[in-house]
Amino acid sequence: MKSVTRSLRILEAVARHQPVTLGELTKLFGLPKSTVQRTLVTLNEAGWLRANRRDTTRWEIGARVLAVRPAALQGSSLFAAAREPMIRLRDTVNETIHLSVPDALQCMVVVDRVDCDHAVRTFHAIGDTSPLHATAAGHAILAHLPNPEVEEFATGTFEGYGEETITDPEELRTELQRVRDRGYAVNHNQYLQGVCAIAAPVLDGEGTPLAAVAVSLPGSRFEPGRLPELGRLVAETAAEITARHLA
Amino acid sequence: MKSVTRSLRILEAVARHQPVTLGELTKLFGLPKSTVQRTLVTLNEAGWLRANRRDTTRWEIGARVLAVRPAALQGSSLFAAAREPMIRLRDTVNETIHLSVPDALQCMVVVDRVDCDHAVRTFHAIGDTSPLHATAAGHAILAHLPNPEVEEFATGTFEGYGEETITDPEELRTELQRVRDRGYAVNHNQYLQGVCAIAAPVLDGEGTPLAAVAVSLPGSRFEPGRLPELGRLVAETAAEITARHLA
DNA sequence: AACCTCCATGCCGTATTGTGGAACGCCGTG
DNA sequence: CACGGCGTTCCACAATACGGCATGGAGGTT
Repeated sequence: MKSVTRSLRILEAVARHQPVTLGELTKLFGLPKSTVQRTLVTLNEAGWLRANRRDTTRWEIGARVLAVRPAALQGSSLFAAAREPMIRLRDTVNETIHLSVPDALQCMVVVDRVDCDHAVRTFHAIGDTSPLHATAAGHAILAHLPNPEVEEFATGTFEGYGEETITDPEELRTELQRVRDRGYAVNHNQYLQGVCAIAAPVLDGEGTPLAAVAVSLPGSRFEPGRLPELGRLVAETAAEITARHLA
Repeated sequence: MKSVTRSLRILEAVARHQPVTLGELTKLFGLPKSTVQRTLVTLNEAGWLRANRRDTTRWEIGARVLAVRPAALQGSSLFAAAREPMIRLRDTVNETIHLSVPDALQCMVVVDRVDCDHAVRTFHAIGDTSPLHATAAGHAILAHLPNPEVEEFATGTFEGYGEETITDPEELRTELQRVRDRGYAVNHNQYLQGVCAIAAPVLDGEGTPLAAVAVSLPGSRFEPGRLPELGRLVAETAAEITARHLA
């Protein structure tokens, strides 16, 4: 359904560029004005878009989209359960904390973020995605998945992003075992150069992983000696979120 | 654009009923199976929907929508600015705190929530909507809007939800003046019976209201004597969020 | 086991629906 | 005052989505 696909792409474009004008969108997509215009009006009528209050020729996202929450958030209860432990972790380590969920084992999606106050920090926006095989959050999820699912995942090919990226299925399996042993996953330059992350999984009542909490910091600030302590703190935070979520 | 409108309604239905089957959706809308099916497949390809991992005949919301979510929160900076003051307010009063934004002066949408730990609490999920004229959050917004906009709003008719609901425009105007004088809005049984709320607005640099912070508690726990103190705390929290948001 | 029901999926002729070029009207500018 | 940029509206065309029907499994019942 062409018009539907296009509408959603326009919706996403509005989200990224808001508040945005019709003209800017037509340039962005190279579509006729009338087509984009009709789409915007339709999205507006549905409540997903609205005109900016100051400049009514500019469009922005309506609050309606908040009612549509991914199942991965367990209807926002996961979100709510994670918030305070994440803030506490940030206060303890003063580094940026992320909460990510797997999207159909395709990629990890950043769901929530608590910033540190260093001048130099890592930045991942809410909604950003990253590959499962090359991030700490992804490893934390994979390590706690039932074996058949991991095997199915390991049949795919793994894109490399640098020297550190694990592209060999066998190597990934041993790394996942290490993650299980330690209780947390570590990523240093596997995906984004200069970024280091330590992650642990949030589980549901049956032990399947729902999400991962991660501390993310610039490699320049990472001291290997702090790793065991950071890992322990992240794992504790994840465990606390798991517990709160079940309650 | 019929198909777009329908797709969005289906998307919302999936969000409300997820994980949901094709059959359930067709019954819900009274549409032919193939129509709904095609829509689901399209939404899935766009990444907004996905099949449930356990039961692949059930559909749920995909994580893609999160990319659009922050935009609904004024570029998420408001959201980030509000979070910690809200938690502090909750810690002080031990009641549930809500952050709501107006949706095109149609309704208030709950954007964020921090729970208290009482066994009896009010409950409004993130994404829930409520009428502007019958809630404390709505009054907090309306009270700080430029007069012409309020007048335009006051031309509509106000649905009543109980004896306390303000349905008369003139009465609303005097109530809004009272809100301005006090610095906070109060709602007792205007919308939902047995629920009491105290709210204050978060403003942008030019004084237009962006959102409202509210303390929400069961009427049974509300002591009129505490009102001035609660009102002061809510107003202070809102002011702090305003300040953080500008910084 | 054989039957039956429910459900998701694929197909295809039809006409409904969305398409996009063009013309219009409104501002702000040179 | 004329021009250029922009959002909005119109309309004939045909591409597109519609929905009835048929197919193929998966589960449950007798």
